[in-house]
Amino acid sequence: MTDVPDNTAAPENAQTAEEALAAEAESTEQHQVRLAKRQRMIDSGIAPYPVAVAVTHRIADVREQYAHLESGEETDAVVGVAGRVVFARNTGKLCFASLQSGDGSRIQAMVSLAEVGEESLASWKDLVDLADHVFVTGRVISSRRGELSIMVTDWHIASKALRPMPNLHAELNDETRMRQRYLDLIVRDQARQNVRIRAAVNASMRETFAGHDFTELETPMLQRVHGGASARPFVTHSNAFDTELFLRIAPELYLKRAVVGGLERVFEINRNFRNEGADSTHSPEFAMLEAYEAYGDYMTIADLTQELVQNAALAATGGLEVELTDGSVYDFSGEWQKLPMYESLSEAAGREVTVETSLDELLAWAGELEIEVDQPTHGKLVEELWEHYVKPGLDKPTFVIDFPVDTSPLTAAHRSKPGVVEKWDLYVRGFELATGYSELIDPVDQRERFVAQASLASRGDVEAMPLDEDFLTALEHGMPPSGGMGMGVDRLLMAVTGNGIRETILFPLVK
RNA sequence: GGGCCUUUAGCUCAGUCGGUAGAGCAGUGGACUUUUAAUCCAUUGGUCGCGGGUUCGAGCCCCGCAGGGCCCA
Repeated sequence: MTDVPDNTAAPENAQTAEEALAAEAESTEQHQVRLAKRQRMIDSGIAPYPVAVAVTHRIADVREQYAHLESGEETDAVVGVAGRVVFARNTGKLCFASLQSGDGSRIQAMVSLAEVGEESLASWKDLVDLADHVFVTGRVISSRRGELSIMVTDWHIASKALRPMPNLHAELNDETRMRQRYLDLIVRDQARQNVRIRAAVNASMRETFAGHDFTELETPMLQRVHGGASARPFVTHSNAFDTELFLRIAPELYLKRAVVGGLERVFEINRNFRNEGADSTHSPEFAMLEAYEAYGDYMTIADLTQELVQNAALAATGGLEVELTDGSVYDFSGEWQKLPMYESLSEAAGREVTVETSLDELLAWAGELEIEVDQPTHGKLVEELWEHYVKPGLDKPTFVIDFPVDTSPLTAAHRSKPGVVEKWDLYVRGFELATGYSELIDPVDQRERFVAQASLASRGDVEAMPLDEDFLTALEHGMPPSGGMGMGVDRLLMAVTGNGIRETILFPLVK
């Protein structure tokens, strides 16, 4: 970093040098004690933070390789391992420490007077604290009680921790888990698991796409015109262009440009940003998957979506019948049902509803149920009634298909059913996980809908989409008929694990 | 946006009727060569989230603000 932006103020929580010194002066007794040990090491020529340590084995490897040792059995195999001290038990002339590696596996180090001599043993007792990283060399043995151990012949501190670890015998509270995730990762196996599951799900999705010849793209996050969804954007400023820029709310309009250019099967897994509320199911920045398939439609993209989610569940848990964190089991297997919106509403309500049902009738009906809708339209009322009658009963994975046209302005009209559009919402465990369309590719139609949105924006609707002239030009060059879908990756993780959104995001934004 | 709960030692939490701040772990000093959250003896550590108010006296009651959580919209 050599270019220092001239108009970038220091973040509010950044410390000045004076504040940093003041913070040090306010440090706790434990911090002071550890700082003093660090200094003592330096003064006597011992590096508290060596550049490298000569590790020969990972702790998990030693455990696996020597799992067969009987209690008290010793070997001549010499290994060098490093780990964080998570327990320490000193008995005068023999010290025990449990070393933990990043994956959570542990091994016991034994520092004995007979092996290391008086000076080294005294130094261990003096310098080694809980939370320090230490590197030990020694023979692999099993203790009298059968604990796999390293009988240490040589050791040194690999990294001196200046702050104490959280209490290992009590749960860290939720706030500390989020704000200091590194502590959560040190003390809680499930926190480590969550990271691995997320990585496995991401890898699984890329693999599934690769199996269908999709190409992964990375489209702009900084955009001059934000589009592709209805949401309030974050606004920023480019010094170089001296212009306002937006953090993207969706990658859709760029992925479609790519399809116009002949990249027929594309996907992107990346972050979107929406300047809206944050709660247990919404984060201002969230990972989104979008995919477009030329010459496909909403049904082919539904099949792909089912495969993506099923493979993700397999990658996360090893099966399609998934045990969630609350102990319940959810079944992702089989072919998922497709439930047409009007038909399912009619059946659940015991009363026929079609695209012909009048606004007055729907209004009266909603009124009886005390359902209130702002600026009611036929489509809004049908969706509200559907949510009242059908949604609560949705448990199995379900594609809800064929939505009213007036609430889905960016979707192609159904090829045979008048009044509905080729759109689905995927519901899993009762919440909306993904949405898919047969994409609107008529540039004239698209322009009219943008103009309608732009007039909403000019009347103060902060979520309305602005007109994207450059995108319309692209469409005028001809986009092939396509299916498209979008899925929240964080929601997918929630669906296959039962975790809350703040558990699926490693470092969630907190105030 | 509304309602309820919550914020006390490094961590996890108690704190009764309003009467001068407690525990476990961690830390400090000591004992201990097979421990497993080692044990035993001694011991340090507090802006009770922040700001007001009531009171002779507030961690506790009242008002406001901030952080966090849950439920509802």
